[in-house]
Parts: sequence; C-alpha cells; structure tokens
Amino acid sequence: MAGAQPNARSRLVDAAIESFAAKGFHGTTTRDIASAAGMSPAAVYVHHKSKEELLYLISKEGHERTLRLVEDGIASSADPVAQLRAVMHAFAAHHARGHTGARIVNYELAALNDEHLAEISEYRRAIERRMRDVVTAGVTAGVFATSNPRMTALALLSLGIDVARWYRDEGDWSPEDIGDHYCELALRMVGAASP
Amino acid sequence: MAGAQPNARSRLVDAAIESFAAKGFHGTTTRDIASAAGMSPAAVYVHHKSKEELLYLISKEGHERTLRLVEDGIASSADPVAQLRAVMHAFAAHHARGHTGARIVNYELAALNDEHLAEISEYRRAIERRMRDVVTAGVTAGVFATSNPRMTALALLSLGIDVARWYRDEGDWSPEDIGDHYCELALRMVGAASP
DNA sequence: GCTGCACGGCTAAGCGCTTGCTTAGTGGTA
DNA sequence: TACCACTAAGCAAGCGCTTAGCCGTGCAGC
Repeated sequence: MAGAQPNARSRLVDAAIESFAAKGFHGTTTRDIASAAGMSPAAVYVHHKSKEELLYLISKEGHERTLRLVEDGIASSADPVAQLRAVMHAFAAHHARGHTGARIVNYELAALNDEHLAEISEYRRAIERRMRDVVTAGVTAGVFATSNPRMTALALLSLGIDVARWYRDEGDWSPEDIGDHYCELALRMVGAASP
Repeated sequence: MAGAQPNARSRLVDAAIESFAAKGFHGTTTRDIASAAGMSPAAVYVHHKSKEELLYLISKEGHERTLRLVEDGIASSADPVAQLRAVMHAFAAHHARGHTGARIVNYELAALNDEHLAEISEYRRAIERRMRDVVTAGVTAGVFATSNPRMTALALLSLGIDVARWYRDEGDWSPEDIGDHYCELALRMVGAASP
C-alpha cells in the first residue's frame, strides 16, 4: 500500500519514546509502537532488532545528550558558581522540556539487558562525577560551603532528574521558569555566597 | 501439602512489593508474586481480587503512611523552621528506608485503574498542600525567603521522593544520614536564616 | 474419646488471549 | 529483472485469571 518512507526508522523510535514514556517498557507492546508509527507490527523488526534494542537506542541517545549538556555547562566558565548555574539551568530545563524521553532514560534502566545496562551505567557515573567535581571545586575555592559535597552533588542531580516525573506540558511553568528557579535552589544548596 | 498459613495474605502483599519494586508492575507476573510468597499461582486469587488490586493496596497503604508522616512532622511544632526540619527529615529518611515500597508508590501510578488513580491522587494533592503550607507559613512569618514558594515546596517533595530511586541498602549512607543532610538542604532551599 | 463430615485454604490443570518475533510474499521503483 | 520497504498471517510461549478438587482442621453426635 504505502511506498518507501525515508524516515520510517526514526518514526518508529519516536513512537517508541511516546509509548514507553506513557506506559513503561513492559506495558508497551510492539503493536503499540507499530501502530503509533502508522505501520504494521512486523515493520518494527524491519528496522530494529528487538524491542529491548529500541529501548537501548533511546536510552543511549538520551544519556549522551545529558552528559554533553553537563559538560557544555562546565566548559562555559572556569568559575564554579557560573558552572553550577549553567549546568543546573540546562539540566533542569532539559528534564522539563524532554520529560517524555527523560522518563525512559531514568526509570526504565531495569528493562535493559546486562550488557546494555553496563554501558549506560558508565554514562550515569560520568554525569555524577562531573557534578561532584563542580561542587568540590567550589568548596576548595571557598565559594561553596557544604558539610557533605558528595551527597549534595547527588541531591542536585536527583532534584533535576525528578523534574521529568512531575512536569506537565499544561502546567503553569515553562522549562525556562524551572531552569531559573532550580538555579537559585542549587546555589543555596551548595551554600554559595548570596548575590 | 501445606496447611493454613495465617499470614498468607500479607505474605503475598510483601512478595508483590518486592516484585513490583524490582521489575515494575507490568514486568511482574502473578506467577512471580506467588512463587516469591512460596505458593502456587492460583493462591494470589484466593486472597486478592486481581493483580491491579494488589498494586492499589500497596499504593494506598504507602500514601497513607507518607501523608501521616508529613502531618506528624507539622504537628510536632508551631514554628515553620522546626516543622520543615521534622517533615524533611522524616520524608527523606522514609524514602531511603522504605525505598522498595516508595518506588511503587511513586513510579507505578500509571498502572492503577481510573477509579483507584483518582483516589490515590487525592493523597498526593494533600501531601503537596501540607508542604506548600509549611513553606508559605515560613515566608509569611519572615523566617523563610524564596521567590517562588509553590515551586520550592514542590522541589522539596521532589528531592525527597527521588531518594527512593537512587538509594541502595549497600551504600555508604544510612537513612538517618540522608535525613540529616536533606534537612540542611531544605532549610537552605527555603532561605531560612543560618543557625 | 472417637468418628463423620462440613469447611476453607490451597493447588493442579488449563482456558482464552496476548505477547515478541518470524516467515513468506506483495507491490512500487529503477 | 532485481531490489527494497513493507505487510498478512501466524507460531510458540507466556499472560491474567478460573475451575474443580484435594487435604488438614475443627466440631457435632455418639
């Protein structure tokens, strides 16, 4: 019936993101994904090896983007205060704007197979390390003051990640609003000197 | 073979908590639950109406406990600073200690049916209202200072909830450690005067 | 104190359906 | 004619849940 669609593969990925985010990996059937992409169930397997690999693809892409975003924030300045501001703003706004994908990235790790999970965990450790480094750099420089830099760094990421859980597009706040306020919260959490 | 077990019903609930937390509601089969409780698949339906109702039971119990915990923290004092300290300590420590159940409470809402979800959502709104009231009371009293009390209150709950996602029993920190540090973070987030 | 039997917790077996995925083939393009 | 994107049909396995019946227990009648 339909001829070749040049973007069928990515349409399937988009459909999978929508479905996994709404119903979870195990709550989504390959038929859900196919019909959300406007194709027959078999089309999924023309373009992708398995349902799990589709999840891995989404998870990997999402983690890469998040790591890049954190690294860009750090690279934007040599000052820990400015770094934290940049990272937290981008991180929180991203988890609001991209909450659909971010839900999969953060809440469907257990559905990955062992090999894929090991690879994805590496990204997560890298992200945590980057944030920890920003906080400890600020403490060392005397511009931050916190009794437990490691837990504080984890809490900063945790706070940003959880935005993906509660954020709604129809809500009162834009991703930008959230980025702004979370910036203020982050600076307070690390005990940065008041402006 | 086996005789009557007086606690079979609650053993099935415990098994469901373990299974749902580890593999998610849709990733868990009724056979998983039964065998984790040391029973045959049919035993689940002797004591519970359906798999969904088992989830509802766990979710309701968990939400009740969380709401009570927040209310107890507020009732412990008339001072917003002391109230926030009590609530945040209990809330964060609870999400660490009870991370297994808390994961179901916070991440499996979408698997509830419409009627059950409506009931559970009422609990969540009540919890949010309580936290918002503490923050606004502090702002009104002049002991807290934040540019967006509503978002700050949501962030406080969000921070506590996400503990359930990342906390591991084998980690370096006890629930008490987390309660202590999250207290400090919370007071900073609301802009409480330094001690 | 013993027997017979109703009761209720639990299981073996399996029903109808859905799952992830495969196979064989169709139809448009070059 | 060869190719490629895609589908119709369906397979084996696993799903939530039901049914029929077993077995240990407790109690009425003797």
